[in-house]
Amino acid sequence: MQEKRRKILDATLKLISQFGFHGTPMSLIAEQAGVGAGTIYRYFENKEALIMKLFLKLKAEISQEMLNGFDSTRPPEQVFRQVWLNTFHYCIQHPAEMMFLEQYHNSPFLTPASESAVQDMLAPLVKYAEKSTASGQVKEMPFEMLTIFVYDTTIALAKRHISGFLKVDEFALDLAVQASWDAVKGPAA
Amino acid sequence: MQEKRRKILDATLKLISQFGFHGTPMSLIAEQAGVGAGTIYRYFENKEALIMKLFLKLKAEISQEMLNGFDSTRPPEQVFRQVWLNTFHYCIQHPAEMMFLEQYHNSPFLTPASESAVQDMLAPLVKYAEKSTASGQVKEMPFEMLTIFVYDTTIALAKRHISGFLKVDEFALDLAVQASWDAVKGPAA
Amino acid sequence: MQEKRRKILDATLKLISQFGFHGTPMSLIAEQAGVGAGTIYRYFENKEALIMKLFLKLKAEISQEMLNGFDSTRPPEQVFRQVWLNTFHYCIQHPAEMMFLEQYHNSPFLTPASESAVQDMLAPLVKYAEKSTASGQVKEMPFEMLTIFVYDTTIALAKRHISGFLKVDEFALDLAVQASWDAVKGPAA
Amino acid sequence: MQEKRRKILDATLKLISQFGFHGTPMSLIAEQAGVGAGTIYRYFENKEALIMKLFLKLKAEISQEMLNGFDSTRPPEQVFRQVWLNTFHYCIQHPAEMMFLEQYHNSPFLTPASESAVQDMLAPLVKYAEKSTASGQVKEMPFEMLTIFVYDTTIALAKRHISGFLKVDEFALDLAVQASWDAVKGPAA
DNA sequence: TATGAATGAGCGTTCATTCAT
DNA sequence: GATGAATGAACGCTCATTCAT
Repeated sequence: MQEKRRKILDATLKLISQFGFHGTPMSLIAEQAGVGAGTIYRYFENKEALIMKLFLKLKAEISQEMLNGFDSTRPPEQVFRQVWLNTFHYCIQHPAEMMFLEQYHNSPFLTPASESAVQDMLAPLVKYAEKSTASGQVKEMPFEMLTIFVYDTTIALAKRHISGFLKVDEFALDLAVQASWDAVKGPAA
Repeated sequence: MQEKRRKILDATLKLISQFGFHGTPMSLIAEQAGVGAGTIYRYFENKEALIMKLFLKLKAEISQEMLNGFDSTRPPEQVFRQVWLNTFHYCIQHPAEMMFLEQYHNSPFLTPASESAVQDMLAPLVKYAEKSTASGQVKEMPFEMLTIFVYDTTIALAKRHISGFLKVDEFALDLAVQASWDAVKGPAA
Repeated sequence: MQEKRRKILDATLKLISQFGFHGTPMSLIAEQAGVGAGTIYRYFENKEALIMKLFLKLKAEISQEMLNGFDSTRPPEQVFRQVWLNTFHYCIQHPAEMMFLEQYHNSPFLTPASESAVQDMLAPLVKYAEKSTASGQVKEMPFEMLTIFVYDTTIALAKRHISGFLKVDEFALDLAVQASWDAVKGPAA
Repeated sequence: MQEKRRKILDATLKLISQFGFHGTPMSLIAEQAGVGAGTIYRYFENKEALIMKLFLKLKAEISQEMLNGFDSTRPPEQVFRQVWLNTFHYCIQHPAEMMFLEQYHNSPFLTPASESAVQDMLAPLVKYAEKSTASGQVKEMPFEMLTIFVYDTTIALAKRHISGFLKVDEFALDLAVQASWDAVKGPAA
């Protein structure tokens, strides 16, 4: 029954986002998931594998969300804003997911394998970016650099919002998107 | 003798940046530092305090480096570029320090206390930013948002460079700085 | 399975009565009990709790033993002798238990909580003592003082016997009981 | 300078009576005594030796006090009462000393050596007891048994007084001495 | 003689993982 | 499949003792 698997992943997310990888014993995950401690090992090889699987799941989820409503026929600025806002809204509506992802990204758990496994989820975006770059509407820069302004800045803003360091209202949000777009927009835009 | 204290901090940085907080036992730190296990506790209350002290030290160091050559009489774009490049060069020349800082920033170790302890190190920059904002040379945005484009984007680029995902040569670097500046530059610039 | 719990308590008693609280590491208790080191913590919160639980168990045991054959219809002298001898025989037949109890009684482990938890086990004796006091067959003294002559003197004798300082044969025993009774017997006895 | 030696013993007594043998690190003793940690080892071989030396010192002290005003020409009852009261008053005026002695007596530190080293301090009393026994004024019992009623009962009373379990006023004190005397007094008394 | 920084063996405790049921 | 009691390696930390100064 994959119902149990889901409950385990949910419990892991909830606990790790709050207490960190090492503040979250397997026994606590089991308890929170409502399963026996041994049961976890029927679904995941070990703790590290469980965490990596959760990472991949969430990475896929956020990538999916980023692409929500993506339409390659619309102009770059609109696409950019949409992706940007998709990402931002996902983050502030899923703070636990974001915290987990960030924690994982900056931990020694991260392997090239887990990193690259998600790359091609954003394939449509890569293709679209190349086209926009070619047309001069987006600065000519590698996709990996582009993601800084459509992913990292967004995450950075969401973090400041969630931690309370920066109150992000409609106005501030607009400002941030505009700034990010100004960063990447090309001479022809 | 503060020589030992320094060796302990050095060992902690080296090991934690490589193996993470919890992959680095105190005994290993002691060994790497060339001191007895108990000696660490003469200089630091416990593991958590050791890590926080290291964080504060590195945070002060990177803040210092960011402000290197800072001259408030020069125009905003030049100041921006300098700070940006200062930060970037610190990161790629001190990857261990950067990894540690990022790991700490995204961990449950982070407390409001350790966060705020560093805030005023960048005080000159805050003041300068306000002036630049007022003159219209920088977009009117809170300092906390500004830092996204002069700190987070820089770190993001450095990470991609270090992990090998993005080869950052002179040209790419220029591109990234320009993009970041485009993000924050105001109507009067 | 409470079998393991019992084995742990047995091992603790044996080792602590011999080596003292701090001469008895948890690892040794585990080994002696034939369980894993971590297993102890499934049954007892920590070392201190383990020791307190053992204390309470033994205190209940000795109190039970003291009251063995207690019959409030018999005359005070007979009751006194019986209780006294019950106590003495328990001590010399359970030297480990006695050593442990005495060690605990004179240690900083002792808390008012653990002290008072046993008070009412001797309730029948308290009541009987009051009656005997009222009838003049026992000196009019607080129960707490009475216990000196029916508990402390007994323990003192048992200790001297066990340590070999005083050979306590039938004759010596009679002498000691008689002396103790002489201490508390009232004008009407 | 034996001044330091005395300070170390004083500190040891104060701390151990309060926190117990194992709640009292050597470093704390050094601090309380106002000497360096290493200095203790110039006066005492190690912690165990320090504690034993303190025990012997206090044992001598209390023995001295017990014999205070001892006059072998006076009748047994008076001598008994005096020794009893000497002991009691020493205890309630020196609770730290008493607590330490009791803790030591019931610990695995106690060796036959440390026990017997004090025996002959009470030699005059032994002799006097033999005489009193022979004359029938004291029950014919070994000196070791006699001490139960002139030492252990006293300590037991003092403990109850200090811990607050039994309020010992003049009247109660008289009662206790009388009871103890009744225990040992012989047919000719 | 006195010091106190340094040591490292040894402690109490945790928790990822196993396996008999 | 599912369980959770049991495990023991490994951890953070303490403190009696040493020794260079």
